[in-house]
Amino acid sequence: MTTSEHSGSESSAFALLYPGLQRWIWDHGWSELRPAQAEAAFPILAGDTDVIISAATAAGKTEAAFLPILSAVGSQPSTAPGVEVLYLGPLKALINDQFERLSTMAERVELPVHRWHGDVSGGHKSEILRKPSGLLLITPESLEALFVLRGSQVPTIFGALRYVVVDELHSFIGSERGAQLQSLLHRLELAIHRRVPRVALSATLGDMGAAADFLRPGSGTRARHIVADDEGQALKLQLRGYLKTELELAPGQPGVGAPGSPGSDDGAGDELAIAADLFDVLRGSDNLIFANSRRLVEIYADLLRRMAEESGVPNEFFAHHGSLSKDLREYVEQRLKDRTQPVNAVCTSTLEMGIDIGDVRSIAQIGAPPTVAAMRQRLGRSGRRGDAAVLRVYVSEDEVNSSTPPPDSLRAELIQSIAMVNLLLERWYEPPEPGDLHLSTLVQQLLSLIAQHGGVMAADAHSVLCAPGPFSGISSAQFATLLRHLGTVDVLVQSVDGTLLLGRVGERIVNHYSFYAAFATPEEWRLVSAGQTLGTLPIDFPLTPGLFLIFAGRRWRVLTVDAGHKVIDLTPAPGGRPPRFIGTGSLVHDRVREELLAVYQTSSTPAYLDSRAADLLTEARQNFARYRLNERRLVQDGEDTYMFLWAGDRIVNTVTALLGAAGLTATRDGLALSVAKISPVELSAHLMAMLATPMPDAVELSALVRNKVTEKYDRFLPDELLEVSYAARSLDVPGAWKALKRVVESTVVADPGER
DNA sequence: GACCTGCTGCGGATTG
Repeated sequence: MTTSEHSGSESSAFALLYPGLQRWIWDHGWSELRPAQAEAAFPILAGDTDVIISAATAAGKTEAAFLPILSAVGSQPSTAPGVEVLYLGPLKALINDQFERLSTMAERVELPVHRWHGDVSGGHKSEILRKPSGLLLITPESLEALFVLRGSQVPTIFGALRYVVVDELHSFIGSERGAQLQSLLHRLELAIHRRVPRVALSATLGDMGAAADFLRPGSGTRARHIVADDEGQALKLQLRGYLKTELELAPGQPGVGAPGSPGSDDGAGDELAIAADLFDVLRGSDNLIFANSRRLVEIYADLLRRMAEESGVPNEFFAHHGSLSKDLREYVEQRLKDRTQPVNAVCTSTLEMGIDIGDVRSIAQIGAPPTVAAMRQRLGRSGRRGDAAVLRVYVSEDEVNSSTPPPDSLRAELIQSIAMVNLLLERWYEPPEPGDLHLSTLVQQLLSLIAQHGGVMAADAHSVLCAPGPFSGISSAQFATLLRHLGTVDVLVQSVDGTLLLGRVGERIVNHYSFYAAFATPEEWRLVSAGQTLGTLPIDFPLTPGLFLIFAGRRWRVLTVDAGHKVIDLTPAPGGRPPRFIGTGSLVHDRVREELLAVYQTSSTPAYLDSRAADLLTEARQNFARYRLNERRLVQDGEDTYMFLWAGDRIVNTVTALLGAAGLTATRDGLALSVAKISPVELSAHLMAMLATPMPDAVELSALVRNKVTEKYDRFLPDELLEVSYAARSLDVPGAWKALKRVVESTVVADPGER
């Protein structure tokens, strides 16, 4: 990305830096600036443009931003009081880490550094408010609280603002929290009547144009984009296959069958075998082991700890996930920073991002990773400068025999892992899903705006938040509908002169500290059968009565859905094998499913598979051929029919809703949708008739979905807007239509006798 | 059947 104007830029950029920071660089033993640091220096010092600095690994992004920012601030000290540089970070732990790193840099330009988040004491906060200055590191939620509680002071606190820095930009894009961040940055510029250059630090993203447009909606094309190069980093990769029933510990390994040992009563054979390999390979160095759920994290951390005990060696394996106490998590983070004692953290996505825990030697991934982007992010945590990044993927699959149904015989998790590695090597990552209107966050920002100013005119609210602002997808008619509805549910009231004020319900919401976060903490649904509570579960696939659901290892049919009380009434469904789920907590993208199909259709075996994984792949391709999935997408299963869409989860969910609207019941089963009580020929005819009618409107389809309230303030949306919002966020009708066309175009053959 | 993130102000008890 270096252009001719910057040739020889390392030395000329260095010369532009503040002398105290040049000494800081020498003190750190750096001989020169890295290319991205040099390249970033010019536009940041000029201060007339937004800048995005991205890299897959650490790569000195923080320094690339702050060496020029602090130079600019240091060489032209502010005459007015107030914060000069505002840094926004997604995690408290990241802010604490950056606070230490940036303090040593900022003292060279005599700039005070402050941090502000939920764990910072009230005393420190009042001190900052008394004399706002220098560099302030804050979370979006704490900035929100400043707007709500000290709205009138915001122009003074930030009156001297010269730069805004957003760290880990990729973690905000596409989410409610991201919409909140955009709105806060916009409201900040309105409050001080100035545009302030934004500098964003980000991981590698699938769509850089979208990232720039996220950073400043509407003007993204003007942002300068700098890629910190990490092409030099090699990747060492292995994918290991396991069978779920096997017990294959080497003789003499701890934990084989002895009473009270890990092998005796708990831990399936494949889990023991995987744990044994992790124990052998990782003990003695720092590594991160990603499992896809808290349950699996606990299982593996426990197995590994017991293996250490049985071998009479100190335990180096610790669990790390969001349900553990702050103390336990910080202990593991501390051990990771301490290079004198090796430690292995078994974790969910908690250690995927941000916190500079120091380099780890390798990454283990148990099961298919949730997304290609997450896999890349995890990989970026390993490999010291110049060393290869090491990734070991462990995948278990069931044994298959002649009576195994198609969805279980295709080795979906293994093939998905291979597909994701292929895409990683192609440098493809999931782009943000378009279309979300973020109406929940619009409600939050509207209430916050009213609190900030003590009341606001409807037209002003619209022009601040919608017209050129972050919620530009909302028409003025929709905004008016929203305001009227918020009035009827006591969230807002309108005074005689037309000013919008908080209503009784609005006051209660805004005055509680939980208001400041834009994202919802997943709500659990209560599952009830015959008046008895079976348990609770967070559910985010579309629910309609008649749908099948798996819970506690049994198959149930949904009778009624009570969205208000989050209760689902179930009745036991006829037996048979419960469908399988290979989901990993986030929606699988279309591109991944297309690549998955391509893996079945090619014949080469990737070199990074171990022999068991290679065998499993061969077997999966044989089964794919046996069911003739190359030419057809409908396969008979007794009275039911499997439908293979080879499309992403958004499309699969939309097809489920479309079939539901047509009176059919479709249940996810591995890579297939199982459509109840219909033959392939009948289903094909059904689909053909459906496809001959006009494509249904996504909003009308969303009216049939019973659990549309998914984001925090969705419950205050009128049905009309809730349907629009759900349709934009969760449905892809054109995509589903195309996928169904491919289904009917594929050969339909009745196969009596074949399952 | 599934990951993570964040949060104010005050009162009162305890300790040095």
